[in-house]
Amino acid sequence: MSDNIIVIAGPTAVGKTKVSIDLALRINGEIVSCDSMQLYQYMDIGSAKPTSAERQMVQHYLIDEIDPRDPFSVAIYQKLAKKYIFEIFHHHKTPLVTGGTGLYLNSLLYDMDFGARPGDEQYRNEMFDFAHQEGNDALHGKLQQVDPVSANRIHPNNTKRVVRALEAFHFNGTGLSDFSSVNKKTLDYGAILIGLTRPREQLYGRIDQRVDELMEAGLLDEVKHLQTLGFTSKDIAMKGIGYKELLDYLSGAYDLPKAVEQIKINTRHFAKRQMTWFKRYPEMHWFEIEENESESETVEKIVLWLNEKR
RNA sequence: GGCGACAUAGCCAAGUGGUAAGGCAGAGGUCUGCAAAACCUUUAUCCCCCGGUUCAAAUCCGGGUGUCGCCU
Repeated sequence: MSDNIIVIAGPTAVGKTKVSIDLALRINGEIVSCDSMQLYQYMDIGSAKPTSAERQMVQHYLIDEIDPRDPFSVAIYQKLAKKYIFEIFHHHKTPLVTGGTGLYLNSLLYDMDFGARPGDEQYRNEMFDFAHQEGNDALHGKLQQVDPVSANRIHPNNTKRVVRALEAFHFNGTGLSDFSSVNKKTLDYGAILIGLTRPREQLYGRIDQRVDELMEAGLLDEVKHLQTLGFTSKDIAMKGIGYKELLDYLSGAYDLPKAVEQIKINTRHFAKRQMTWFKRYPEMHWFEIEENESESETVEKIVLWLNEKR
């Protein structure tokens, strides 16, 4: 399986970290994280990064590498992750892509081209202002003029996407529609897709428990520390789940128990969205983890399945 | 024990005679440059119970039950 990457996907708190480390040890793999928050520095507790002990057991890439103040995007993720994947191949090991960020995963699985210029802040702000003043429909109308295919795909209220589509046309002259339908798999490597899941009730229970653990581990102090470093609600680091709610608590929007409850709710929402994303991959092979199943049992099943597949 | 207010979905809640707003939670979904983001769809055969008035009642009347408040 030397020219295949192995993907371990699944919702937050399902147990990806432990399973992927176990699996990496079993099959001589190294881990490339596919998580849009764990790759940022400083956000150690809230993003539930693997511990330093865990990272010593297996080489991890794209964890704790990016300063949250620097601009980042899927395009950069794709470039860096592919670089690491090829490095791992050169070491004659197997890249294990682990994480829950669907868009980032797509950038590794499909032939997505981010080569064209991304546009600039000023143009975006102009468009957002326009939407704010003239209304979402007016902005959507602009897109309808230049790129009707994208316009039909994007809901008028989704200003963020409408602006992106307009921007793509404005700076590249071609609409997003020119490459939007591309669903071709990348030719850079093959991919084996493994999805981890649990019964909904149990997953939600684990989420609640994990949020409590993160609080005990000092998430509030981490947020305060980020504040002293100068991060505000505008920075990506403060938009992560667990960060934004505690920031609201610190500004007096609600009390601490309420903030914790809100973190749990938002994490559940997130897990749900992740599931709907991952359910779409037809080649995904799902492993439903049972309540008292240990990581090594899960990994055993996965290894068995991988061997059958070969 | 007396007086008063209230009783609508899992929760908050509008509606005060013409056929049950909205929000949250829940469920389902979209996805090509900040994605833990942004966005979309969906959820009460029925308004605490019984009886009455009316063509028509969540809305008016009587009784009951419950909750809260005040008084003794």
